[in-house]
Amino acid sequence: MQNSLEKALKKGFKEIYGATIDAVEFQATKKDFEGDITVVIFAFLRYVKGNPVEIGTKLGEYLKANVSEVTDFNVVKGFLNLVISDDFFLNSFNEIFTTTNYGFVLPNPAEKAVMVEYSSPNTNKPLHLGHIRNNLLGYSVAEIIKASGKKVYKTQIINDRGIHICKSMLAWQRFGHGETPESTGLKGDKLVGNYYVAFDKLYKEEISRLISEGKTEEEAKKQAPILLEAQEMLLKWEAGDGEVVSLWKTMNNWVYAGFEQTYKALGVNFDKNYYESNTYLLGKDVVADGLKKGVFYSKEDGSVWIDLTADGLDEKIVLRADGTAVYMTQDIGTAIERFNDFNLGELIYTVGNEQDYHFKVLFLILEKLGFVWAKNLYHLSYGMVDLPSGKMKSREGTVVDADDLMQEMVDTARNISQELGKLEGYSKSEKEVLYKIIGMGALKYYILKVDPKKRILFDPEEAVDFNGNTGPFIQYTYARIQSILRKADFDYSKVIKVITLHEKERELIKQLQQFPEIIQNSAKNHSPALLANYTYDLVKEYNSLYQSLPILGCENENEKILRTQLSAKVGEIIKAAFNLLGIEVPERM
RNA sequence: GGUCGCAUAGCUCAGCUGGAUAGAGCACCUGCCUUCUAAGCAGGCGGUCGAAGGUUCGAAUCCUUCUGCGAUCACCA
Repeated sequence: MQNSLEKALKKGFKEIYGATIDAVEFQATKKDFEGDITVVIFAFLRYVKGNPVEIGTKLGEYLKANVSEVTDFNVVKGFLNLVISDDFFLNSFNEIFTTTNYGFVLPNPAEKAVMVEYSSPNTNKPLHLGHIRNNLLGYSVAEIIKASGKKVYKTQIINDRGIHICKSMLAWQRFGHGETPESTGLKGDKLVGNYYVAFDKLYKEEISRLISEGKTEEEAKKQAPILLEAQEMLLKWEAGDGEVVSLWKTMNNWVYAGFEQTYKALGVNFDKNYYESNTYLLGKDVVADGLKKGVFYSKEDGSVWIDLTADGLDEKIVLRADGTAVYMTQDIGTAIERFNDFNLGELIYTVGNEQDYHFKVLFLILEKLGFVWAKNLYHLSYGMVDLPSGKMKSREGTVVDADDLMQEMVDTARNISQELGKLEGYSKSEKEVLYKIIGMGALKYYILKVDPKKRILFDPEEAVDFNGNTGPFIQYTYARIQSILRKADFDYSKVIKVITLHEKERELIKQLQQFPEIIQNSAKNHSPALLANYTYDLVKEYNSLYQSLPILGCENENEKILRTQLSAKVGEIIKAAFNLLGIEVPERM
């Protein structure tokens, strides 16, 4: 529609004013004004001087006379509002109704793929609330980009080695008495996490003992026997000590089994895992190479640095004096490895905004090293999840465990559903499946509807609220639509002709048409929030229509079919959109 | 102190590339269940878009300065 209007406008403008315009600015007409699409006349003042109202009126008359779909127009200030015929809406709706791809674009095999990294846990403790945001965001962005027409690889780098793992291992050796997930009935990640906590407790005790023996705090922190032992264990691991490596494997496998459960509950998945134990040596040769090229320089002690002061950043170490890799070294190496492993055009890192600086430096280093793809790296940075009581940091002991939180959401869904008592005829297990869909829908939607870069104040009370702009509200609308479709005992698949559309039906059709564009924008902005809020707006609009007009009880056969079709389509779009957000949708609730 | 991010209704958030009278939900008030699911709908109340300048026909949106909050500036990851 816009295209044909633009053409006509250009032609008309030339005929009336003799000037050539290169772009026309359109926008959806605001609800308080009559019309469907608006042309911004102000933009034309560049080409022709004059009164915007006058210009708008002339162009409006021209369009009404020359474009059959334009049935009327009005001009307010510098805005030309055009009324589009019902026929056009009906035709375009018939078109939407019969397409089944919802605006999803299939990937072009010739185009390069996008890799999305997210989750990337440490294997010494369970996942927490912060990981939930990370996982939901990463997964959803990956799905949205996929729907926008690109091949996507989802990945995570598992931080499976290092001093923190050794701490858990050591504590297990010391206090574990051979406990396993099987013997304790604990999830593997929980069990290992408990030993990490046990280590920390002992470590703190030793520190205060040393301080009471006259050491300074700094000395005590470095000399605590348990810490020295952990460091020794790390050296043994690096040397490939059989016993240590075997324990390391065993305990990591417990953790993986635990993570697997959490990921499954969250509904996320990965196409490929990278393990730090395989990648922590990467990047060193690249540093050596960069040293030769003069990108890096070395200090007297042998450590290697990059000077980024010219770019407004600091100096940054890329290799320790003892020749071992730091975080940055590894990230340089893994980025290169990934571009070698896959035919990538873009790499997205889903990592919290406390690492903004790190990624800025990383991307800059890769660019200086001459990798052309460095400009296609993107840090999907998101804000911290705060609790009303304060910051969420594991050290402060205020962590919200991911599994516990999910369970709480499901429990709440169960309580509310039972109160409402709408699920007669459902078996116990069917109900449990439903509670999970609703509880997880509430959690996911609550987190994804917020702009990623903003902090989230996670108020458990509000997250479990199922009214208003929430996942369950949207799921509920979907369920109601399914109920209507079940009861529709007529063929509603036929094409409708000539009918007067209700104002709200036009609105709804316009909104449905936007879906493909929303997917593209969400993908472009790396933001599921756009999609989430769009879905909510759609549902609001639909509910409003649904309330004021009968659907199945409609007298006019054509109207009845149209309204049923509209309902069906809204349902399909909800399902498609929620699918991209990783949220399931119930047939009944 | 340097750098980055955020600031919109009492609270939680939308507001896509600058556009018309800034929108939802929660909370508070008023109505609506014998009719397709009331986890709903309609309406009311509530805003100098952190502050001040600037650019523009037009600024919540762009630029500058300031204020407040957060993050970061490790031979940790």
